Amino acid sequence: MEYKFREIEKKWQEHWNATKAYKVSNPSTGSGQAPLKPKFYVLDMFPYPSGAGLHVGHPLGYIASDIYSRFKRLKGFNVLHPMGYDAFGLPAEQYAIEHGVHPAVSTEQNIANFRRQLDNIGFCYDWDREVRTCEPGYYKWTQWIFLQLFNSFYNRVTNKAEKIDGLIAAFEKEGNAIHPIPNSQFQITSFTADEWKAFDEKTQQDILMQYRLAYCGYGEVNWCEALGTVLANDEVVNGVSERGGHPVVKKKLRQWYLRITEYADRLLEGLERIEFSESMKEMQSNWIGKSSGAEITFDIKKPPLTPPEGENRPASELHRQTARASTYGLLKELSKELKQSPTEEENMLWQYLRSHKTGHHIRRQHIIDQYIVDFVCLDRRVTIEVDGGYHNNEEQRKYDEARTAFLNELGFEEMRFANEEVKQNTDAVVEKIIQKLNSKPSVRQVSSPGGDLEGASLTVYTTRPDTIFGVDFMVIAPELDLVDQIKSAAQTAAVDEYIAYVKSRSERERQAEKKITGVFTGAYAVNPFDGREIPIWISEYVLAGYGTGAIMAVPCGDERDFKFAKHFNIPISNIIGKYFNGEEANATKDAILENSGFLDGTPMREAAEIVINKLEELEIGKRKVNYKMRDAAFSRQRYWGEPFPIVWKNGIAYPLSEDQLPLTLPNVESYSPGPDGEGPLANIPDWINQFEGLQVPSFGGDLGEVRGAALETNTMPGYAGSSWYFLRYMDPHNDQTFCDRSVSDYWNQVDIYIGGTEHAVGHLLYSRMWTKALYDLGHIGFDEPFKKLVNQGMIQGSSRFVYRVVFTKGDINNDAPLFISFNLISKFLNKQLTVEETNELFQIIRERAEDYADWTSVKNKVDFLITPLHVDVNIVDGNVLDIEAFRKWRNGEFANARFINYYTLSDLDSEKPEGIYLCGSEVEKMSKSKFNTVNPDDLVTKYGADTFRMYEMFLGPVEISKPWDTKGIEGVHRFLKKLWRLFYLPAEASAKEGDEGKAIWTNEKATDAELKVLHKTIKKIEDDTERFSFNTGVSTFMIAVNELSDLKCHKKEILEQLLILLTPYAPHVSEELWSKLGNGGSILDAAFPKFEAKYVTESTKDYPVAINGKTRTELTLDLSITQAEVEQIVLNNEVVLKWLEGKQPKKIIYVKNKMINVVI
RNA sequence: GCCCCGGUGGUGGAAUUGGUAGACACGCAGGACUUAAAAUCCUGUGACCCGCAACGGUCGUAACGGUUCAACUCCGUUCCGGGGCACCA
Repeated sequence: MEYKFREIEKKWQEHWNATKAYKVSNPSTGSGQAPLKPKFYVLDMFPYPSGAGLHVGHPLGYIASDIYSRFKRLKGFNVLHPMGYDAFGLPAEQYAIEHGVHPAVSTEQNIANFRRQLDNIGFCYDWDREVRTCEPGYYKWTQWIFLQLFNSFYNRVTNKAEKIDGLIAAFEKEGNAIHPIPNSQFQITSFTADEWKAFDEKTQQDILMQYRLAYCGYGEVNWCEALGTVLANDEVVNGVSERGGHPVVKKKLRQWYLRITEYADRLLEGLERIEFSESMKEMQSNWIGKSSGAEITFDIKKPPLTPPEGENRPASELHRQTARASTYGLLKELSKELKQSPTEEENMLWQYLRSHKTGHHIRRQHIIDQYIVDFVCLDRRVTIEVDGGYHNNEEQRKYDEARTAFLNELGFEEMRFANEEVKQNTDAVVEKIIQKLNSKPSVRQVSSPGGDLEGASLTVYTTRPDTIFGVDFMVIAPELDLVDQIKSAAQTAAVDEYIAYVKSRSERERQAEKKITGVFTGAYAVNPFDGREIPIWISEYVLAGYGTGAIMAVPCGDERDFKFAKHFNIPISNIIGKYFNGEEANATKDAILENSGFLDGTPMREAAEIVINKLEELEIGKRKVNYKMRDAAFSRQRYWGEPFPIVWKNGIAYPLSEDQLPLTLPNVESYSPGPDGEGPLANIPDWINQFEGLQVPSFGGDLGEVRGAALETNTMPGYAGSSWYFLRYMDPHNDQTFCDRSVSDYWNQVDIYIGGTEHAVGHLLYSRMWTKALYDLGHIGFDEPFKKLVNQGMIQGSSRFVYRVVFTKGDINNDAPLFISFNLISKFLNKQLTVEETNELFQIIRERAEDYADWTSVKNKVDFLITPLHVDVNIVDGNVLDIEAFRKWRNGEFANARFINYYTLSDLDSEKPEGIYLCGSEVEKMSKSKFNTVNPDDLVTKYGADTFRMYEMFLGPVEISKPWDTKGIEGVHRFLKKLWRLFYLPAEASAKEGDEGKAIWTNEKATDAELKVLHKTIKKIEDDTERFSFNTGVSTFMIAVNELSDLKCHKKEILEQLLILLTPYAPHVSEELWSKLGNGGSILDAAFPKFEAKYVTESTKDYPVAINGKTRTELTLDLSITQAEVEQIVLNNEVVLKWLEGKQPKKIIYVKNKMINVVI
């Protein structure tokens, strides 16, 4: 009897379908048997049903999970293994725009095709649990969960999501003292209970919106005016739309967001409790991007009031506000010197004034315009002079007077003390100073934003506060408002020009730019510790959205800062001594600090802590933990997605109530966008206004009528439905709740989740957040959705190329394109052709060119190009092109093609055996456009589902990416045929029996050798399957069948057990032979064979005997043998004696059950 | 640039804990069966050397170095490939 896989597979698929063999019961609704079994949840990543259909890469993970599910079922688990569709999405909408087919229709068709292809492969999904995110019965609960998020806030005190009612109650009781507003930029920062109660509804709701887990805000999107739509980042190329090449600009649109940032720490912490691959965990933690450091506020020094206009100004003008820029460099050095060598009195006074001791921040030897004052409190506009000896002559007095007048003009009040006074009455002097300081208003309080620069400050975030003394410049994001405020007159033009340049660039270009660009603002920040003045630059590499939008640059310790400094000739100071070589930055943390003021001699690792403490003490900075992750944008201006259950009135968002769900998508006639960047739903007034006069719950729970209520016209993004689908599978038909708590308590977490790395940060992070929120709110009992994640590798395509000659000057034989074989191309490129061969090649090519007559020299050879073209891999055998098929390909586009190859250097149509066309090849992504897709349907038709399943697994480890090569599939198919022959004689050998081959299995007792093969196989299959090593599993089956064939074993006792082992991998043939052997019931529920060590234990072992680690011979020894006995035997061994050459071995190493090594 | 993962015959890959490198399969070569082909079966197949052969030897897991009785496996340096982040402070 033949192995008729087509009949067998069809028969059993129908049978399993009819008997509902894959139906899985929940404990409450089940037959009563289910709850007795332990549960196991195996999940495949939610597929989007694309129109392109499956290629061989797609089922890889599905086959792996199918094998694992069936394996667990045989091992006695109640296995949940569902499948469904992430059916909302952009491609269907795009298809609708282009072809006018409703997304629901095309999606339905795609699903049908997808399902047919899946069924072909024989998966064990419980299709009664299928879900589709686009069905109202499903998205009702997506909307419901959205409302849970909308009606919740993140309580930072309890560190979990809680109902917003609790927050409102807290506001009424104590204002927002305990729950400060998460968004520090919001116009209201703190309020009392009374203030809260006094706010009108709009204000209250605006405040609450700042807390909700799902909230509405404004965000920048890629807006394409020509298309009237918002584009994804990858739809924008070089600042224009990918489709059509229309300009794309940044536009602020109202958007919904999920406050995932509140979960940043828990998302990080959770990674430690789940089994994801290291690279996956790392991608997630990189995305979250937690860093700790400090926020430091630098005062900004006033820029020159007038631009420098040359150096030769009359001396009389020297006392005016001039020449400052030109003397600045000099003064800076002087200021430094004065600081380092203070007079005795200055130093005495400084000890009382420093470090905020007066309650005010005092600087010494500070430059104001072109003057250096001894001490200054910039905030209170007071300067303090200690009269030095050289201040006493006439000329000096005039200078001092002018200076006092000038400082007064700038708003400074000058205090002067004689040296004696300071020396003898220090306390009184200090007291006077403090009184004066306290009596003056703070500049910061009186200065209006955007006005006077004095008091303006710059806050940076740094992860390396220990390098504070190495700051040589600042870089701030060009789009910060501060830039306008601080730019100097001289730099205004340059700054504005640069900002215009930055605005013209897309986010992508800006970030991808390798070139160093930037402009000096003309302003300086002041290092709070040493008063050093630090130039402030703007550059596109600093993004406004991260940290404070400003960095302090430490060129000796940061490569990027170093390059920037070099590029713009900014002097670099070295605070890490020998660690910095002047050639490149060194980001070490091991250095002992130098040139670092009070930190000199401190190891860097300790310095950060000291600096942070100091900053906090001086109230000019604070410890800060920062995250790279932003809140997740949760709305799309599209049609094909879940509508938001939100109505707007007077700018207030009112949630629909639960009994108004699902809010269904209306049918639309056009998928084009609505006005003002709104989605297509904005075009349907009937739908938008359906809740006119809606009764909505307002604050105390009273119902209030909302007139003029208009529905939200955005829809939810793709990840809305996929963030919680694993829960719906547990209880897919429940119309009371999204998933009954008792059911989710039973099925609990997904035990094994299989899918590609492309979802590393999107889907996997969002669903983890949703799970945590649902957990916080008490809807489920676990806070991580996926216990273990297995990444499947990509199956890449192996593309084939033909090389066409294309003439730049025209081809006289354009209908008969010329193709050059790959062997000829490569020899030509590698200069391996002889002169004659080269000439012959060009002769052939040139004959075809239109102006051949003009071609008199070889120089003209550049007038043609050799263009590689993708050719369908299915008409190439290995690298050999099927020329006949190629002529028919693409409706005969190449019907008259001519081919030349190296061996013939002429038309391939010659009869020579070398007359074949060789294609080039390359491994690329599998894609229809590259003609390198292989359709699983074709392979299943040719070899059967069992062969296909096993071959996909045999290719290599599931998690490794590898190119597809159909060639090896024969080997797996042969294996199944060989297995079949353990049960049946081949048809020709049993011709007498007619078509039905002769069954040859027997009921004889199995021999020890046969049992050994079986149990060895049981052990290995069990281990390999458990650890997802399916490729070695398949090998093990091959070895077992080879060995049983050699033993001529046809014993039922053995074969039956083997079939059970094989069931997860090749269910159809296993079930067929199982039933042929006369077994009742399905093999799907057979008991997994029990491994018994007694059949495989051996009393002897063939030991490798190595001399100095190199194996030289083998010895069969008893396992119970002792070291002394081994030495005895080894030393008498002929081979060993030969190697010893009469010497004594130094040592003989004997590792039981492993090996023997003789050391000479 | 930084971080992670990987590199083994002509090919996919195996070697699970440091213990016989190359299991299993493809491909290739030779043979059997056949009028022939397909199918099936058998033999060989990392490279090199010696040799009639048996037997044997040398090298070999990207490169170099180290630890060890013993290294694909551990450590260091370098090169190459893939992925992630990308002037992210």
